[in-house]
Amino acid sequence: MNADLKLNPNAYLPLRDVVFITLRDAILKGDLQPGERLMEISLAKQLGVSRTPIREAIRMLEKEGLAVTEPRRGARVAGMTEKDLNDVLEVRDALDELTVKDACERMTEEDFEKLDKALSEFKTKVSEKNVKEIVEADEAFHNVLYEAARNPKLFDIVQNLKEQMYRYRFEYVKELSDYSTLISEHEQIIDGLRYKDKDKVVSIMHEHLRNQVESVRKSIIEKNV
Amino acid sequence: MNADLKLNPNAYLPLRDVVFITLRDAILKGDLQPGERLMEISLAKQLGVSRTPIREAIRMLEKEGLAVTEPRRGARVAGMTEKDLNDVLEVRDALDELTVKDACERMTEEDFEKLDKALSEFKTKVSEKNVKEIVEADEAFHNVLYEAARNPKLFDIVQNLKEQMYRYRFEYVKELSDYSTLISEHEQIIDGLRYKDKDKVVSIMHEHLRNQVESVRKSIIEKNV
DNA sequence: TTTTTGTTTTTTGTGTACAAAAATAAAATT
DNA sequence: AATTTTATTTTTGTACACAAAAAACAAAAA
Repeated sequence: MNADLKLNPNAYLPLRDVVFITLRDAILKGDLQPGERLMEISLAKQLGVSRTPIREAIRMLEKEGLAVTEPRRGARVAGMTEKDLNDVLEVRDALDELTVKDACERMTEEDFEKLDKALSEFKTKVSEKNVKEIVEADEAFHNVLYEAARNPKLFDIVQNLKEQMYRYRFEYVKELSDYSTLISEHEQIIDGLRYKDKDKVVSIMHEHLRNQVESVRKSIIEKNV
Repeated sequence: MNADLKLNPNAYLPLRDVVFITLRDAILKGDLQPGERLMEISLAKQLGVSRTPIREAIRMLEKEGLAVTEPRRGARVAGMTEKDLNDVLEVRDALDELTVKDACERMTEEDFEKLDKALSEFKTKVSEKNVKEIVEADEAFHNVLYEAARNPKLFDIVQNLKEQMYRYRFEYVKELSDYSTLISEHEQIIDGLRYKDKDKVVSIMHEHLRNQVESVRKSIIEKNV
C-alpha cells in the first residue's frame, strides 16, 4: 500500500531537510496520496532514521500546506477540494499579474535571452508531443518570469502555490489538441515585455491562466468523484 | 538581555504549538530582536520544556519567515531589509486588490454590518488618539475585508505577510498629523463595495496602501542605520 | 601586539525511552 | 444480534542521552 520511500541522499543537509524533501517529493509525485497517514515510526523505519527528523519534516510540510495534523491523531497528506483549487488559482492569477508587471520593469537583456531560450525549448518539446516534457518546458518558461520579477517574497509564495496544485499540472496540457495557442501566448508575452507594454502582458497572462483553469477544474471534478 | 519568556498557557494544544505561539508573539512584540539567537537549551529552560517542542516550533517559525537557521549554527530571529519590506508590500498590494475584488462580489449583508461597526469603532479610537488602539481598529477593519473575500488561501498568505511587517505596523499611523484621510478612505471603500464598483474600490485600496508604504519606508531606514 | 594553535565549552544533530492518549479488538451484557 | 465495556495495541507527546560540529577562549609563538 505504501510506496516504499527512499531517502534522497543530499549529503551536507541536516537529516530533517533530507526527510522533508523526500516526503515532499513523494507527496507531489503522488507516491503518498492525499489523506494517507504520515506515521512517525513507520516513516522512520522506511527511511532508516529516527523519529526526530521525521517530526521536524512533518512540521515543515504542515506549514507548506502539504500535510494536515490533528493533535494526538497524527498527520495526513493534505487533500484539495475544488474550492481549494479555485482559491489557489485566484491568488496565483493575482500574483502572475504582479510578476509580469515587475518583469516589465526589471527584465535585463540576460533575462530576455533566457526567455527566448525557454521558448524555443518549449517549441521543441511541443513538436515532440511528450506531455511531461512540454509541461516541464512550460514551467521553465514561467520560472524565468518569476525570477525576472526580482521579488523573492513573491517567488516563494508562487512556488508554494504551484506546489499545492502540482498534482494537476499535466491536465491543462493533456486536454489540448493543439498547442499553437500556448506557443502564441508565450510569444506575445515576450513581445509585450520587450515593448514594456504592461497592459498587454497582463491581459495575455490572465488569458493564459484562464485556459489552464478550465481544464484543471474539469479534471479535479473527475478525480474527486 | 533576553526578555524572560513565559509560556502562553493555551492548554489543549500540543506543546510545540504553545511554544510556537509564544515565540512568535515574542518576535512580533520585539521581545526577541532580529538577529537574536534562538538557542534550544536556553529557550527550553526558560519555557520549562524539553528541546523537542522547541525544535519543532523553530521549524514552524522558519517556514513562516520569522526565523532563519543555518545548519549546525542554529536559528536566529529573521531580520528585514528595506528591500524585503518593499517586496512584501508589493505582494500585499496585489493581494489587497484581489481581496477587495472578491469582497465586491461576495460581501453579505452581515459583512457590511461588521464593516460599518469596524469603521465606527475606528472613528472612536481615532478621536481618543491612542496610536496602539487606532492601529488595532484599523487592522480589525481590514480583517473584515480579508474574511469577506472568502478565500482562505488568500487569507493565510496575507496574514503571514502582515506578520512579517508587524514590527512596522505603528509607523504609518504615528506619522500622520490628522487621520481624516484614513477615515475617508475607509468610508470610500465601504461605498465602493456597496455599489460593487470594483475599479473605485481597487484604486482607493492602492492609494490607501501607498500612504502606508511611504511612512513605513521612512521608519525602516531610520531603524536600520 | 598580533597571529596561530590547541583546549574547553557550547550548541546542534540524532536516537531512544517512557508516559499518555486514541484506535482497535475482544469480551461481556443486554 | 446489537451494544456496551474492557483489554490490548498503536501512535503520538515529551524528555533525555550521547555524539559531532562549531564557537569561544586561552596559551604560545611570531
